Amino acid sequence: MERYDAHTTEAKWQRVWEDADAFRVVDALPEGERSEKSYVVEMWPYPSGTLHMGHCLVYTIGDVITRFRSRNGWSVLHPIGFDSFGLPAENAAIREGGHPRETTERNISNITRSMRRMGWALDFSRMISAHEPTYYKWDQWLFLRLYEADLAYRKAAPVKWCPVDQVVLANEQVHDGHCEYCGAEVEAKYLEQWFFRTTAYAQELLDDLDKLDWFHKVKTMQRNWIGRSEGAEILFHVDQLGEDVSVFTTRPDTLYGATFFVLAPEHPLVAELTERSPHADALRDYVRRAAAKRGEERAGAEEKTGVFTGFYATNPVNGAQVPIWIAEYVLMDYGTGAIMAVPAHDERDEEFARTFELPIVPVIDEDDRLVNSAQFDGLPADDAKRAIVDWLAESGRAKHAISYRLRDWGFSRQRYWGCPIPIIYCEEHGAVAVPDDELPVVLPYIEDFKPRGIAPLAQAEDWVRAPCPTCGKDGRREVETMDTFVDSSWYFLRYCDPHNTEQPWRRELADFWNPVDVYTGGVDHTTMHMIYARFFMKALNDLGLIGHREPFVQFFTNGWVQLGGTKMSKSKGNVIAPEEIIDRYGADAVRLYILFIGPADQDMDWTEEGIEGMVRFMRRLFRIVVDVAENAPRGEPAVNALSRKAHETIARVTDDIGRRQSFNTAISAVMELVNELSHAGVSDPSARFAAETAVSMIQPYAPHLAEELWERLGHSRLWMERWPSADESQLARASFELVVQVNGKVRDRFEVAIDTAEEELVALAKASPRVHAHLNGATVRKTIVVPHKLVNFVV
RNA sequence: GCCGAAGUGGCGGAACUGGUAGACGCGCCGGACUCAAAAUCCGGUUCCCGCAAGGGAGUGAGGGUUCGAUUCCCUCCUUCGGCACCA
Repeated sequence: MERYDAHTTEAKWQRVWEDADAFRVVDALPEGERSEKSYVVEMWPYPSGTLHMGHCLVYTIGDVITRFRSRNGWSVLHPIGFDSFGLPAENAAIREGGHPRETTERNISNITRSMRRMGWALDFSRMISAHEPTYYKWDQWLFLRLYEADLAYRKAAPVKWCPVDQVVLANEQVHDGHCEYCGAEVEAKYLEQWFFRTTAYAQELLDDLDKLDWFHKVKTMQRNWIGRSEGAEILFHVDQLGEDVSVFTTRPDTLYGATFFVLAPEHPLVAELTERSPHADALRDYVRRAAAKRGEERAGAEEKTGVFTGFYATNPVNGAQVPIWIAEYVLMDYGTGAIMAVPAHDERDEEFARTFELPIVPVIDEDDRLVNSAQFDGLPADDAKRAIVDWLAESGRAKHAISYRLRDWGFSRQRYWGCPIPIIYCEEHGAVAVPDDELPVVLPYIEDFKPRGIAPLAQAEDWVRAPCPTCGKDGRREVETMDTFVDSSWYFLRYCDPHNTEQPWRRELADFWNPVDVYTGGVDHTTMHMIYARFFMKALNDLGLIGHREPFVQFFTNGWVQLGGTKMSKSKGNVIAPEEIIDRYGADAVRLYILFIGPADQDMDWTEEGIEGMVRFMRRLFRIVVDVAENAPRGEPAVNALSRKAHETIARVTDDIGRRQSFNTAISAVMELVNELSHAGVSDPSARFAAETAVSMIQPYAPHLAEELWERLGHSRLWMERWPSADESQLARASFELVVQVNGKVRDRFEVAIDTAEEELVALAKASPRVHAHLNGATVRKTIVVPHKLVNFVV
């Protein structure tokens, strides 16, 4: 008996597909011939190391969708590329030893070879990589458009600075506030850095989530990340300075309970206060130490700390003079960097008040009504929020305001392996954009690229020196590179026109394919990449560069592949290398099993026994189909149990892949059909139909095996074969199993003709001896009949 | 602390709209083939009582709605994920 040989079969069909250029997508079809488009994208991988199981899962999900949609008449674009710039690739180079360019390109070619072995229907003719000048030229071009539109800007932002080594330190290089290299106390230094104005779209990013077909949990994560809070901005006057200071609060109803006032150590007013304060030395010391701490250190502090400034602010509702403190528990980058402290109704303020023995005045009672609040006493807190702000607004002391947790995206990196920011600094003209016709600004080849604290590009003196585009005098290039998330914010647009040397993309192509219909990737990219890409799409739409405002209609988040209950990782040593599994069992087995373990959006545990079970299924399918091909009669299949099962399978698999995206149950459905076919034997033409159906339905998962069997059944090119549809008339059953319950408990079940009238069903049910025993002569109070399902007697 | 998701056999999971809980697979048990093994095939497999027929219990716990609840509602427990000194 011939046994299925995965290796020769897979190689054979991969060659056939390649020769036929099967997965190249033509997008220049004339108007009338255009079929409905579908754009299927999986997150492009970092080219670090080799292909891993996580990749197998993501790209197989996308591949099943691609092959299914393609056979259903869609024109499907399913491209691939590499996120080859940035920290992951650079760290891989440091780990693997070598220059990032070499390690990156070696990894890309290895991973690409593995991808071809997996049989994924990817259009390799469109392959792009972020580190190629032909790609990052357009990063630079897009940056310049955003810069012109004031959506990219420079501002001073705090970095960790070692005063001894005179370098910027990464967060990880700071230990307990001290420099990793020399041990000196780290300071905060304000350096000019690049930002994208993501906050300009905060509200739209929030609102448009409603339009997207994303998992609930993913939308929730983005909502929390954007973190919209409704409240008010209120002005407190500082008489001694003659200045107003604004605070943001969500609880204006508690204004009468504000007994002190706190500024973040980074607040712009702090410098002036310090200068004029009687406690100047203490203030300076406190601010310096707070600045050196990492955010987590400040957040993790066990006790509240702070220093009194000696100044007072006027509470606008009652004229009370409240002391102004500086404390690190107030953050500069949320709200206004200053708060009114209401210790009676805020835990943090209360803790602070108790530490420094400041007064605590309750202004809301147990019934949620105001007390100690002058004319607002008795008002419900919710009403008071509005009333107090409206009242203060009359004198210009308050306004309703909304605050977001979302911050502008700081995208400059002091690393080597990234896209150069096309800016030249001129003494006279400041930051000047490199003209479009001088793009790309090519990343110079540097031997010593490892992070040192100063940007590695600064060493490339020849490269750094460049004439100012405005005046031609000596200038210096920006030496920081772009965050790799810039590359991934628009790559799905580049796929649509990947070889264009004149533009990042042609509008009609990008508008035709976009938005991405199904985007697959890890949840871990929800709050960064997925926000940035959405921001880019909105900004590019406002700039007239693209016709859409949302990049991803559907976002399918895949689970983690685990081994023994924990996520596979090299450091834990619990990694299964896909290449080895392919060597042993073939790619189809991996593809089938990874989707059969469980729902693809949930974490799954890989087992050796599991994949062996899948291999058994494939061998069984092969054997029975070969038997059918050789022995089953041809002709019109009888309408029998087997042919009906085949039609049911078509209906289920179509629904499972097409609508529910329940990839594991679709495989189960095919297994059921194969089981039934095995039992039914090959004597009837319906066996041929059942076999063809099983092969056709398993094709999106196991394309090599399916193609081979399709050929043996006397056909060709299954990948182009129209996806079948179930024949409704063949799905109709002549009878059904009637379930009879007494008081909701199943007491009997038997076959009944489909058209049996309700009264007759009841009569048949009552006649059953088993039911009779349970009715036990009692009076039937109620009889429920569910057509084609059951009869329930209530006694 | 806030927000979200999930708890079903020995294991992964299925049950889509309130209607037969446990599909499909793994594992295990028994059998066939074989000198034997592997491979393959056949049968069984939620738990408890029973030789069996059959009966009882059962979807994290407790309550509710309903003729009927894994599914809807309330309370609680556990696990996982996100955010977190966000005013």
